[in-house]
Amino acid sequence: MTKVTIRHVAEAAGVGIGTVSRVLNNNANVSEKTRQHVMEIIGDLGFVPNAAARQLPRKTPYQSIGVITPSFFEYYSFAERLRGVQKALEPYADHIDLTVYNTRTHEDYDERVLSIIESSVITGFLVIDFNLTTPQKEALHLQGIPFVGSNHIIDADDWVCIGTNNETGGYKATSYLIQLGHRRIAYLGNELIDSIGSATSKERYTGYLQALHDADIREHPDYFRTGDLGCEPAKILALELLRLPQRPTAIFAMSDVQALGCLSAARELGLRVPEDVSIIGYDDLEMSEHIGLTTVRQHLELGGEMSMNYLLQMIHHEVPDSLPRLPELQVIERRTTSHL
Amino acid sequence: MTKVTIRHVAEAAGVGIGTVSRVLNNNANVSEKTRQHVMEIIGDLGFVPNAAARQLPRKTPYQSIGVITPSFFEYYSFAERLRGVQKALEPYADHIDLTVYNTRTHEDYDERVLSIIESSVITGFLVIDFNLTTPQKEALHLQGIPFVGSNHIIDADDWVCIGTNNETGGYKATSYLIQLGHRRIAYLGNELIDSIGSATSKERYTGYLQALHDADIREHPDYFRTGDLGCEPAKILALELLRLPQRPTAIFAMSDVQALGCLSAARELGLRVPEDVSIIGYDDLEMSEHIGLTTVRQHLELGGEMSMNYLLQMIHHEVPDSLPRLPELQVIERRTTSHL
DNA sequence: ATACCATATGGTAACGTTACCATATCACAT
DNA sequence: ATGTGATATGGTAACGTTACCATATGGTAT
Repeated sequence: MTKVTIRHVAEAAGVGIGTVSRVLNNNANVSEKTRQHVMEIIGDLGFVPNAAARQLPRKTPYQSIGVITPSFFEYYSFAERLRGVQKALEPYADHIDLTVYNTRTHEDYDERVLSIIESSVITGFLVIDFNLTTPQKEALHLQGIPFVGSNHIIDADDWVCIGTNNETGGYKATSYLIQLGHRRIAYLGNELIDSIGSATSKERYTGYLQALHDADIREHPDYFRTGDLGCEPAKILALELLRLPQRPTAIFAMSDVQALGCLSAARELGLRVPEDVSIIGYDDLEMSEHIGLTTVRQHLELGGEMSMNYLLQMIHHEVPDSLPRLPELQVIERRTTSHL
Repeated sequence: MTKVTIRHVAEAAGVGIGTVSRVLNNNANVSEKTRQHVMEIIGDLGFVPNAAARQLPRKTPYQSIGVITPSFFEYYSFAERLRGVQKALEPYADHIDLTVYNTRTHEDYDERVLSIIESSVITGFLVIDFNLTTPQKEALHLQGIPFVGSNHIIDADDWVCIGTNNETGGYKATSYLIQLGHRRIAYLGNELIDSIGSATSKERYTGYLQALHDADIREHPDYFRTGDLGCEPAKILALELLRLPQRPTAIFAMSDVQALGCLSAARELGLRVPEDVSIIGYDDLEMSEHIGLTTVRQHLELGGEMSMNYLLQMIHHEVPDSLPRLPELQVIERRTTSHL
């Protein structure tokens, strides 16, 4: 089955290729009779226009901004961050698309991302919760493709990432619990060294450790659990924690989704929240306010918007002198935490 | 600022265009000295390779599947449906991308979608919670671009949509409440005639009315509220309902996100759920199990997966004889509903 | 009939890259 | 010096469409 082109269609229909092109583009100057006939031939031959070839001669080229993200793709926090991304992109929606890549099952994520970059049709990349490797960054620079991270604050001179400091967030969440009188505080999060380049859990855990240390609380190896993202995996981990002979009096979950799993676990064991156990999350998702979850607000939507705006500025060669900054991380006190 | 092409780079660097191309593609047969030099020139001139031109001469063309969706884009249900979409797409992830379009602020959504279709670089479309117009469908047929809906069951011969029957779902939710003894049952959902082509709310409302009718319950105009999607807008509507002189004893929210807003409203008014008011949602999101929300399970993730699989089959000309079917809609009884 | 304008149609020259063949250059063994 | 194989480079022909100019065709007023 060889490729069918516009030329084959023209020949089969007994018309010029210009006419076929006009039919494809809904151009007015085609007689109804010809249009019908050409459409029929298109159907018969199974002609599918070549996308790249269509774009090439056009004045305004097709543009798409790529979003690269690890497994968190399908989670609520991603959806909320994407609200902001979409908002920033709205003024350009008529000629800039959004292409989403994720890397979940690719152990060879390094190669995968490289191939995305190289083969790509992409104007710019937004890198969500993900750290690019040096070869990846070099490839992007080489191709002249601008890219911005959206996640945490980094100290690197080869790329820009807009976000908050996860270590600070972990520190604030933990300090808040300590300040409430808790000393048996567990950490529940994703695997620390994520196989796909996200260090978020590790950073928040580092902040947690620092806060314990500053309060002279010894780290307890039992009070540390990591697993997959999601309510259910977190619930299982939380059940382990809460069944411990000497159970923690507070849990710091590194995401609101996981905190919800903790709530669910406590309920299953007949423990009251916050009387028997305090739970703090991280993200401040839309749902969290309505659940009454104490959490660390990190302005996901705003962060997405700011990152995308910065990327758009890079694309238009209008990068501001100073990096935009998100508001300070802040513990939002609600109903899942209380004094010991 | 005229366009910089590979030719300008070659000239400025004093090399052939072949060499520049080799540098861009990381081809081995370029001396380190030349590579350095060319890269420098690329930087100086601000050369950005043209994506379409790169694709055109390549053997395996770039492919992308487009997802069209209305405002619900950034909501949890979309994220969950996308899990399934992503899952189905995984085997093809190395050469098929996912491009997401949404139509939120476009009152002229008709034109917008048409222009997406026409200008597009898209291999196939997944149409989520959205009804295409006749011109849109014709344009797709004309371009030979396959498309599948993912939302509800339809009875149309010009396209396929995989999903469940929203009317049935609305009926089941409402009947369930009636069966618990409720008669003052409110409906809370999105605007009925969505300006962007989604009839979901209307369909579920129709099922609601039918259930009331079958149980000889008269529809009460006060017990009907619609607004924007999201927890907060739903909360405001729910506050109105629950402050009514004769408040409803049960609320059917057409999505779990909105049901969560109802929960939050009840709490704010000091009403106990389910003792003072029963609340049922729709979707069965991952969070709903952990919140304990009674809801209608519609298998969002599986639906996304099945739709995408069907689309992939269309693209590969391997359409099955019969349409795949989702499991029956089912009320999942949890802790937010009880006997009157 | 003739001139004229609007509408239809044909066909070639781009579009900016990669593929590929031809050729130059280089290091090294003879 | 000369030959040889590996490596590096140059340049032209695609790739499949759209843009656009040239030209045909048809209808209408003179």
